[in-house]
Amino acid sequence: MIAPLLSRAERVREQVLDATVALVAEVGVERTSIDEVASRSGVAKSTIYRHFPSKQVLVIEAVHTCMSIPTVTDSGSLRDDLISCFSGMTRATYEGKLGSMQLSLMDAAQRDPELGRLLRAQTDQKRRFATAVLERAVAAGDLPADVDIELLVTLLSGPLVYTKLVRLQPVTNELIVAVVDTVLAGIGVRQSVD
Amino acid sequence: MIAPLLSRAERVREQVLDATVALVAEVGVERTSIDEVASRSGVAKSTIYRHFPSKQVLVIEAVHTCMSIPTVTDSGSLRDDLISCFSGMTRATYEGKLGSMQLSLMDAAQRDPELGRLLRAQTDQKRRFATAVLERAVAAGDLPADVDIELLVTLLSGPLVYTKLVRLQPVTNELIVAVVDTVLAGIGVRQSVD
DNA sequence: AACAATCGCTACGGTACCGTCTCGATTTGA
DNA sequence: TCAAATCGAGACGGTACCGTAGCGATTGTT
Repeated sequence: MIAPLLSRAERVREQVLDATVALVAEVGVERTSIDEVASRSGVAKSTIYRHFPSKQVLVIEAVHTCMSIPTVTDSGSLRDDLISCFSGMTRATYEGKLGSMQLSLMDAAQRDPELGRLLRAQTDQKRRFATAVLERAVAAGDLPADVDIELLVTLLSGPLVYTKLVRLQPVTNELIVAVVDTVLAGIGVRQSVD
Repeated sequence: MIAPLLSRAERVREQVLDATVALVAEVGVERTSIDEVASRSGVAKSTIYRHFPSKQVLVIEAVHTCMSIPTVTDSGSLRDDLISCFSGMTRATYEGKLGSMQLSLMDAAQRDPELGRLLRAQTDQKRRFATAVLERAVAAGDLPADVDIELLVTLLSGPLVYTKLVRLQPVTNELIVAVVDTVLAGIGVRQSVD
């Protein structure tokens, strides 16, 4: 064999983590078993335990591999930046496997402090992205200085989370636009009408 | 013994359901076991199975006992009615044991169609309450006839759900007021300013 | 007081899972 | 090429859970 792109150890790790992600997305954290991960990944259970000390750690590392960092745009238009911001965060959070894992992770996080910290960090980071966009608008004079940014982020994020997790419906771009426009109008931001 | 308010069978049922609710609220649906329910309720496991055919049914009936129906006020003020409506629904949904069960139930509902139907009915009912308030406002001319009521309900419910389930923070009355006021302002409803 | 229904207690078979271990086979790197 | 590291396969003890069954004790009814 010549020049493998990944060492065997790396290949094994990846296979195990992939299978774990798929399984958690399918049956949730609680019903995910190491035996099933072994069976699906084609990696022996003993080998899994050579790479990960416990199921808890395995799940957390698997979740880690799904998390991506959205980018923040600066178009000069608050409306466009907010739409872009929440569109990106929705894709990163609620599409793909991570989206299917979300509810189970949130539930498990109630009883697993480590997982709780991970999700809280995820949430806080997303809020910081939106906060940054809004603070930039305040600095630019597009928003009044006394606006409650914390509240604004909740007003913008909430309807999207609710649509995905409670109503189990897709978060469309139309919804994001409607939410952004209504909330901006609610705090008195004049908008260019087509 | 004289004139028991409840027959023994009713007393047993109640004890079992109460213990189930408490246990689900503490450890979630998945980790709730019949043995533990028996131990906590003081009812023998065999007796539990005489009343409920399976754990799934027991959990669903236990959840049922927690669900209360909020009332709808008609004060003539759209703002006040919305605040009252969402305040009541928040109390009914996110306070007490049902609040602690919520995330675990939502997760379990992904893989238990029966539980899924129950939660969906719960969600739909709450949306209908808010929809009724909004439709009344349209009829009274307080809202434009072409307003998207579905979207409005999502805009109002979302931030509250998000605050409770994602941020794990209490849904205060101040938050509800701020959400209602901002959303109403967003669709161009003039408000009396104090 | 007597009888039927219901209960508590306990044990059971069956299953599933965790995390460990052994051992023979395979791979890697020097 | 050859030794060391890593792997797959599978068995293991231990635990927890489900749902059932047997049986003596309690209850409520008549």
